[in-house]
Amino acid sequence: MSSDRPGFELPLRLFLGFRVLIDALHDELARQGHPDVRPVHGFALQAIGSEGATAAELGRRLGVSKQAAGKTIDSLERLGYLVRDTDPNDARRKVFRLSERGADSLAKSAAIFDQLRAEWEEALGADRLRALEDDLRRVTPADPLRVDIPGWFGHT
Amino acid sequence: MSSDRPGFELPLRLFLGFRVLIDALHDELARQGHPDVRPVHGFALQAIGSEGATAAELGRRLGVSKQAAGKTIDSLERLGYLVRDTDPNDARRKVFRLSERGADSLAKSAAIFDQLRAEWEEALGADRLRALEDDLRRVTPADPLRVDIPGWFGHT
DNA sequence: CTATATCGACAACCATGTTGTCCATTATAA
DNA sequence: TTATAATGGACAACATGGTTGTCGATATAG
Repeated sequence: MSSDRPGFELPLRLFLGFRVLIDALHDELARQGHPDVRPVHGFALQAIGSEGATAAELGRRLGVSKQAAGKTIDSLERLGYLVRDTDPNDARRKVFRLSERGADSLAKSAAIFDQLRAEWEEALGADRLRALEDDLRRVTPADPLRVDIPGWFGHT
Repeated sequence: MSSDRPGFELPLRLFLGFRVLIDALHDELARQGHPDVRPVHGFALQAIGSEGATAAELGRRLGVSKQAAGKTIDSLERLGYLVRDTDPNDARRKVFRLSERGADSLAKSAAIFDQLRAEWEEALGADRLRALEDDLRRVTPADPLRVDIPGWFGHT
């Protein structure tokens, strides 16, 4: 009893759904004063969070090399979303924390995502959307942040 | 009457779902004799299809520049998934068609995607999965192939 | 016949990954 | 306490996949 639906549409729709939300987020974010932040940056800022992180830590949280995380941190610092700090207990560590601007972008992102979800709720109905989220939870890994974002395309 | 669910989880789950399927596809594809094909390649092969395409055409189908499409075609040709042909009616055009190996990878991909969908059907139930697909169709653009895949991350 | 559009080829550049090496610093074990 | 190991950060070299811009060859429209 196999389905008549081709399997290739499922990944496409999942990706398009992601794309639609992320594009809408960044359009709105740009309108609200953050035109420079890119999806990679958003994930990094989220992963750094209020506690701050070193490049090596961020790399582990994101599932990329510490060098790659370091480059992301560099550009985020250049854009004014992070400020660097030192750890008095460990002279090796260079901790990066969200600047005010960084925290603002994160807060705005959260509000925009909530708004976008509300639009989907409008379109699909609250029950269906909840079911969709529940179903996706069942077929995806638990840890939501360690998404290995930047490496998923290309490469070995 | 807003939902208690945070909006940021939705894009994450959509992406993770995509990731899970694509990773599983390429694991299995590697096992079945295609260890070198990458997600980008899969989309390109799909877009080239049985009719073949030039670099400029592929670029339009995929929503990237003809130069970017040309690079993808180069690597696919190097890997033996495409063969080049000429157009007797237009000396400028260099048409690329699927090699036997290319067609084989596409056929295997389709079978694997069907299998993966069957596994989700097992996990979620046929009704729920159909509902999930229907709902995603309602919130995503119609044209499923022009996915602008490679450009969605980074860049302006 | 001439003007315009398109194709493919290059080059230069950017962003984001990767590995590998190296030194300074910290932690650990003998 | 001291030798060894692990960690953090910097830097270099490289791969991939995107971009724009230019340019000559070929087609097509007027």
